[in-house]
Amino acid sequence: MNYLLTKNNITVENSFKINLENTFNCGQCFRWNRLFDGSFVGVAFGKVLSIKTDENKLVFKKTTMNDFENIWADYFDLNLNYDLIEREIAKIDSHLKTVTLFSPGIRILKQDSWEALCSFIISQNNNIPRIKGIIERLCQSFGEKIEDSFFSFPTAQTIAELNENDLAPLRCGFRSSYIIDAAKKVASGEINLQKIKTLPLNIARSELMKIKGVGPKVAECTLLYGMHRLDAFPIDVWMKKAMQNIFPEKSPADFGKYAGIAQQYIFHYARMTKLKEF
DNA sequence: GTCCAGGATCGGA
DNA sequence: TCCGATCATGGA
Repeated sequence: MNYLLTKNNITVENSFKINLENTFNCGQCFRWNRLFDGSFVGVAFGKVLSIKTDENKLVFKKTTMNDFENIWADYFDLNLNYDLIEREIAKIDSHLKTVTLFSPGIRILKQDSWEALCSFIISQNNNIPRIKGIIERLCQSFGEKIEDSFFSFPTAQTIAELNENDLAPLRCGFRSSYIIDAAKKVASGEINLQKIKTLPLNIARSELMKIKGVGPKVAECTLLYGMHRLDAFPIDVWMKKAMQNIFPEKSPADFGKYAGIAQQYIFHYARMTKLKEF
């Protein structure tokens, strides 16, 4: 992967054809927002980034070469050939081809595992705009100020010191006790996220489900988005409908080692179209 | 007013 | 093991 430093921007050939709009708005992350000029601004790993696509180039703004090499190249998974994977997925089934063509260029962001765990605990029985609001209030209340109105995601150690009343301003309802339990288990090391990353999928899943408020769906999202386990396959209400309507003969195992990526295309298609064609 | 949102927990069959 | 009620909040 070749990159170039020009006028405080870092430019990369978009050879694997990432689509930022589809990547940020497919329900995997909650801290990226689109600006009027078409760029996106967000926070990850305690750093602010502005990013846009310019013809067939990716332009990283508001960052440094050091952060690009140590954080963003990995976060956007720039060394994995998603273009090839997308075409492989499309070959499996004609309906998979349909959903990849509907919103191409999605990639699975390599998010921080604690942030993904906490975010998807908040996501349960909730909608995406409200999830984003709760997470933003969580960061403003307990994260560290980076610059202007940007705050880091609070650490598990910070949240572990709090009680449910402290989380009342978030208005996250019954999920507050789940967040506290997750923070305490992670901060104490009772749940070791770094170790779970390397465990076999079924064992990793059951480890995560030792946390109160973490069931099969949240565990699967943590594995896929926070641990980059690309064979993890979260099934929510939309995925359940999509599997019944579009793929009645198929199971997640039929989608191969990149089933999680296939899942992301299916989910986004289902949510955008509301499955009116099926 | 009712229904729903990237669900999980609990108690009772 | 399975099923339904319930959980807190806000928008449609």
